[in-house]
Amino acid sequence: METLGFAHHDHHACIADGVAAVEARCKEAGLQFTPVRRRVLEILLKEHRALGAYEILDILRQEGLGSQPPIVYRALDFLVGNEFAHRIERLNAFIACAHPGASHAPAFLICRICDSVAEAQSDPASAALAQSVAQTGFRIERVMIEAVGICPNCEDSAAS
Amino acid sequence: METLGFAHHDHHACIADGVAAVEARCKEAGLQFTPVRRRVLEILLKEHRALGAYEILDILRQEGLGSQPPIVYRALDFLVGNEFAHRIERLNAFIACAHPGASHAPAFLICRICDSVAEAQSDPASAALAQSVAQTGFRIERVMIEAVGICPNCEDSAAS
DNA sequence: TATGCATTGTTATATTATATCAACCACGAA
DNA sequence: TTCGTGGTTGATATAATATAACAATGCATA
Repeated sequence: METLGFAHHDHHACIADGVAAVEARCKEAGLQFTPVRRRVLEILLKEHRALGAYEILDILRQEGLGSQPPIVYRALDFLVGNEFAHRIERLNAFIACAHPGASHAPAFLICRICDSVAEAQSDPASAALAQSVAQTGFRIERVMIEAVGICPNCEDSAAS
Repeated sequence: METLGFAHHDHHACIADGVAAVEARCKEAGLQFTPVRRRVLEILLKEHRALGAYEILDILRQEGLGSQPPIVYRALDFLVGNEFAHRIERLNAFIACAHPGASHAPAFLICRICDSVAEAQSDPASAALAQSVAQTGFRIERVMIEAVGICPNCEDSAAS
């Protein structure tokens, strides 16, 4: 499993594959992959960066796909609810899932320079938290892990 | 170190001690512990629950301590910036720090039934994340960990 | 065709947060 | 003491994020 979106890669394929994967999952699960939902996913896939709901809405507007907030929030609810996208709490923004279909509880790495966001494995960290909380009696259902820092690309730029 | 605020305890002392600790830290560091800042801290300490900025503002208003958003946001910036309080990203809300002065990177345990929030040790989890991210080249500066689940008290109530 | 259900369209409003500039106040230097 | 400086507060306005509520549409199918 690739954990980072920081590496250079074939980004066109990245979008096409992402849409195809979600389309397949929807067909499988009997979910409606409507034009608005597809377009919002495409918009998210185009960036390895979290987009605010209103940024997405602006694009939809230009394309005549809907002009009011509920349109985009409903599409995002669908995508996030089915794990085709994730909400980044820290940024009040959204990002396409890097591994649609794979059951996973990602941690997010947020670059504070270029705003890129990558998914990392959260399992070891979640397990460690579960361990340290175990005797308190709190029953953990979901863990949100978001790290802020500097991505390799920005690190390199700063060094040069 | 007590990791949870779920246990029964002398809550009056809890408030007094919290204020005293912060007062001492401010004196030490040459920070101004003004009436608004003190009052906001007291309001936060009165609950083991995250409060929204506007909930706090409503209380300040009733007391004539300020009536506009910037008042409360500035006080919160001060408290959070000096680690006397924490922002819970998941809730867009704030909570008094359970261990003012102690340098710490807490994880938060959020009960989805009663909305109580407790601080837990995040060090093991952060370390595990650092470990799993190490080879990617991302430099982590700060990790936010927030777990949603059910606190012991609500678990007991549900069981009975 | 009629019915039901998910989705989309539309209006309005709620909630959270910040920019900006003026007024005030504490404190140290002249 | 007076002045200047920096930090804090006061006040107005507005930005940014999100949801409630209900009507209209489209589509599957009984």
